[in-house]
Amino acid sequence: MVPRIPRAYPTLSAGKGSLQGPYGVRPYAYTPDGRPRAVALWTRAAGAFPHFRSTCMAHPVETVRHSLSHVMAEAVVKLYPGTKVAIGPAIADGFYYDFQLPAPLQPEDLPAIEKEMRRIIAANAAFKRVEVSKAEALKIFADEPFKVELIEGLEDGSISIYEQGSFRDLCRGPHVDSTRDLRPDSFKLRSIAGAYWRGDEKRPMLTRIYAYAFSSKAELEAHLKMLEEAEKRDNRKLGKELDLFSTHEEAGPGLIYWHPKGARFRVELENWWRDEHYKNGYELLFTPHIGKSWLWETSGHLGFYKEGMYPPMEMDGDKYYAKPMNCPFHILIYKNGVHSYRDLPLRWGELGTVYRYERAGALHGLMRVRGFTQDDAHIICTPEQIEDEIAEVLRFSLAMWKTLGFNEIKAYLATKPKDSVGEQERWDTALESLRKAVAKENLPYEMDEGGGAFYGPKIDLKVKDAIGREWQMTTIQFDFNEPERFDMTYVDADGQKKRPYMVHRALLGSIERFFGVYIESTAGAFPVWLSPEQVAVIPVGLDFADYAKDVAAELKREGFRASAMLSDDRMNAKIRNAQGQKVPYMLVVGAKERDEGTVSIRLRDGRQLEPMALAGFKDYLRDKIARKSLEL
RNA sequence: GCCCUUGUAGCUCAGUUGGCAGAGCACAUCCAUGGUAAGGAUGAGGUCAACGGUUCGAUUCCGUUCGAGGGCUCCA
Repeated sequence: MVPRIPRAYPTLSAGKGSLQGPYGVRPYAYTPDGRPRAVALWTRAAGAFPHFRSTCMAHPVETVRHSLSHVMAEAVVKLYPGTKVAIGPAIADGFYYDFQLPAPLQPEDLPAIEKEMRRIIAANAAFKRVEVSKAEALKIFADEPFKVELIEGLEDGSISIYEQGSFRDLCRGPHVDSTRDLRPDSFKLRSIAGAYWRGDEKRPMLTRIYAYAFSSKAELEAHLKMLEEAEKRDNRKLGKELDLFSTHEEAGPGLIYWHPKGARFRVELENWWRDEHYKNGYELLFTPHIGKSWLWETSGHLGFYKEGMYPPMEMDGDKYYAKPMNCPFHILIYKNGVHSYRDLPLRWGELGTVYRYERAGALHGLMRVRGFTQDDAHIICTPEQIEDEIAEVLRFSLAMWKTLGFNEIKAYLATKPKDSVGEQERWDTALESLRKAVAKENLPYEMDEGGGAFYGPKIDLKVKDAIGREWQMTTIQFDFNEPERFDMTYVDADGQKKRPYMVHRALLGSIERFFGVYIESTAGAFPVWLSPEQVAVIPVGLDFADYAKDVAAELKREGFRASAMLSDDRMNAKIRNAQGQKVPYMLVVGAKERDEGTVSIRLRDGRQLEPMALAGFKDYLRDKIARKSLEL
C-alpha cells in the first residue's frame, strides 16, 4: 500500500556513475567448462565492424570485468600484505572488489594499484581453473575468513578456484584465458567506498574499490566523457548557478527551498499539470499535511513503513503524523458518502506534499529529499472498468512525457510476489490489464516476476534523458490492501455493496525529483514555456535604455517573462550573462531597432534570427509558448 | 547510522615544514557610450564550520561535534 516513489537513481545502475552502459546488457552463454560460447564473439559495441583481434573480443565484457577484479585483488594483496579478500563481481560499468585492509586506503593510493595491475596484465599470466572438494577449499582458504564463510555455504563438488600469477580466488568463473586478454587502457579505478560484508550493516565494514572497465579504450573514454557531462549538469550545481533552489542544512537537510526562478518553473509546470488533469477526466483535491495515528494504523503504514515516517507530534492526547502518502486522505473523501457504480470511475488527483524520513547519507540534491510533492492520483473504479482505466492512465502519462520532450520510454511490469494480499483473481485481472495497456501503446517492456509490492502489481516507466541515462519516474500501482482495510465500497447495479479497485499513480513522480531530472536532462536550458526568464532586452548602449525598457514593459504587459538589462555593463557582458542564465531569447536593440520599432534576436544557443517588428516577435513567442515548443 | 573524502569571502578556489588571511567572479562607487559570450580603476566583504587540546603563538597539528561529497543494490 505504499507506492514507492521512484528512487533517486536510475535503478539499473547507481549513484554518481549512474549511467547505464551505453550498450545495455548483451546476451551470452557458457559452455559447461565455463568458457564463453561463440555467441559472444563480438559485442554490439563493435557493431558491424568487430575488431578481429580475437584476444580482446573473445570474451564478453562481463568476463573481462570479473577477471580484472581478480587482477585488482592480486595487486591489492601484494601491495598491502595482510589484506583479506571478500568478493569482486562485475557490475554495470565495471567491477568492484571488497577487501578488509590492514590500514585505511586513500584515493591517492589508487594510481599505485592501477600501476601494479598493469604490471600483472603485462606479465601475461594464465587463469587456471581447479575444481576442489569442500574440505580442500576450506584448507586452502583457511586464512581468508570471508572465503571460508562463502565456502561453508556451498555444496561439496561444486567448488572451483581460479588462479592467476600469485593470486588464488574462490570463484565460479568464467574468466579470460590469460591476463593478456585484458586491456591495460580500458579500465580505470574509480573510488573507494565502505560496504558492509554481504550488505548487512551488522557485519564488518569492508573497503570496496570501484572501477570502470570496458572492452575497448574508446568505450571507456566515451563513458568517462558521459560522466563528465553528467557532472556539468548536476542539479545541485545548476540549481545554484541558475538560482533555482537551495537547501538549508541548518533548517533541516533534505528540504527544498524554491527560489523565484525555480518557483516560476514549478508554477508553469503545475498549471499545465492541472489543466491536463481537468481535460482528461480528473478532479483535483487538497488534503491536510498531518493526520491522527489511527489513519496510519488502518492503512498499514505504521506497521510496514514506520521507519520511513517522521515521528509523531502530540496534540490533545492524540498522535499526529506528517503524511508519507496521500492515499488515506483521498480514501476519507471517498468514504464521506455512498457511491453508486454510476459514479465510477473516480479519478482524483492532488499535488500532495509528503514527508518521509530518508537516512542522512541518502539525501542528494533534488533527487532524494525528505519533503516532496507527489503528482499523485487515485483511480477508483469497478472491475469492469479497470482495463480501460489502466490503458487511459498509461496513455495520459506517455502524452505528458512526450510534451516534456522525453520520447524514449520503457515499461517494467512487476507481478505478484510470494507474500501478498488480495485474491488471485484480482491479481490476474490487474496484471492482464497492465499487460494489455502496455501492448496497446506498443511500449517496450520487461517483466519483473515477483517484483510487485505485496498489495498489488504495477507498471513503472523509465524515461531516457538527453545523455542516455534512464530514470524511473512514472509508477502505476494496484492496491488491493487499502480498499480492504478502509472498507471502501460502492453499490452495484444489483444493489450489493462491492469492493472497488483502487490504483495509485504518480506520473512525474515527485515534483522536486522531476525538476532535478529535468535540469540535468536539459542542462538548465528549459523550453521557453518553462523558462523562468523568457526574454532579456539588451540595449546596445545606455542611450537606448528607454527603448529597451519600453520593449520589456510591452512584453511583460502581455504576460511574457521579460526584463531589460540596464546595468552599466557593456553589451557583450550582458549577452554573456543572459546566455549563462540560459535565457532563451536576447533582444539586442540600438538606434536601428528603436527607429524602426524592431528587435534583433539572439538565441541562447548563439544563433540569430532575422530582425523583426516587435509585434512579429510577440506572435512568434506566443506561438512557441502555446505549442510548448521544445525548439526556440 | 557506517566507510572514505571534505568544510577558508555570496560563488569557485589558493594558502608553501605553525608566525597579522589571499585570488578570480559577484557586489558598491567612479570612469568609460558600446552592435552579438567578460572595458577599466577604486572599495567593501572572513572569529578560516563549531567546541576542546598541544604550543610563546593554531586556518595549519591532535580530538570531539555538526554539515557536505562519493559509496553502503550488483553476491564465489
